[in-house]
Amino acid sequence: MNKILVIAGPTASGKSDLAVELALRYNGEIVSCDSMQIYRGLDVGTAKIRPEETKGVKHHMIDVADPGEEYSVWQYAQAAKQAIEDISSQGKLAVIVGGTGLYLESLLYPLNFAVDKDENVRARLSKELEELGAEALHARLAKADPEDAVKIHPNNTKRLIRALEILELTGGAKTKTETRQLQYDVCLLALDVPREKLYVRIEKRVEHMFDSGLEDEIKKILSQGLADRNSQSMQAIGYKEFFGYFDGKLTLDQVKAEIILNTRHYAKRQISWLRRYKFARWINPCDKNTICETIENFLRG
RNA sequence: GGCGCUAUAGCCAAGUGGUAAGGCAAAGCUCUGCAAAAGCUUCAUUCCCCAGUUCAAAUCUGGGUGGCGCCU
Repeated sequence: MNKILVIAGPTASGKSDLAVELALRYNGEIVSCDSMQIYRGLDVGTAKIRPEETKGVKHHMIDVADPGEEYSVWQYAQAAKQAIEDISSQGKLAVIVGGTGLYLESLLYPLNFAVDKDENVRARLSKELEELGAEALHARLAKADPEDAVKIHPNNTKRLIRALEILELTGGAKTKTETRQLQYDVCLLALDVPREKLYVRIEKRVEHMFDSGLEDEIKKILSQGLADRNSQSMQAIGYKEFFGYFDGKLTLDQVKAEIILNTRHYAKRQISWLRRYKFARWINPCDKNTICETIENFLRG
């Protein structure tokens, strides 16, 4: 099993800089694990690392899609695993960096989807949802796959529909297809920053984005037709909030406040997600000694 | 100084005699094809203070204190 180092943590915890430092020290290359830095042109709003900040360390899985494209975990997992493969085969260390929980999950564990998504089935199911109501559809799921139904709340329509989609296309229960078996020898460092401190950093980061041309970046993407408001990329925090301002419904200050708030919520969810990995080592990003010791033990072991 | 209005959670706020709605924030959580998404849970033994009326008061009465407005 290949060894990988994962630097995870909520947004604004200092992952990127630390990762570059560690990659330099341990002969590594970086594999980004971020659902929005995937997109070309989304730079300041995603706090994407700037070329001069990479210090020559190669970064994979950044700028691999156009802002108008849809991109999915599946595509991510395929490409990222290939990158890890390449890095390892050169005798280098793959350093996974990022905050998108599901993307990380797709690297750590096999992602074996039962079936391809099917837009037609989806469209029909969401129509049924409107007509029959969530309770009815949830009851249908509960009958066929009780185990899965317990995990999905009726109000969570997105996931309810996907579960029914799988059910229809395969005739089998979704839970049967899932396996959880670590695919790499992994050292997972989760950056632990006190909540108060993290929130201050988020605020500063957003301020900085505004000063660095965030508004222009979005206008440019939209005006050049690279993406529209409904694009997946434009649902990112730091982007979608601007629409209200463009429509004259919000002031710039309100947009900023909303971005800060959404980012805070996001950070909470990221922390929640990471806590699921019981083997994660929560570590103070400033504590370089412990970090290096942990990594060296891991590489030796 | 006089008159009127007002006081409910960190914030906004409903409730006008029957045992404290809701929203925001906060905290915790779930997660296998949109995941920076979507969803779930928790959060006032108590309504500014004191006294009174009543079987029963956030709700009524009197007084005090703070805020807002108007008048002199």
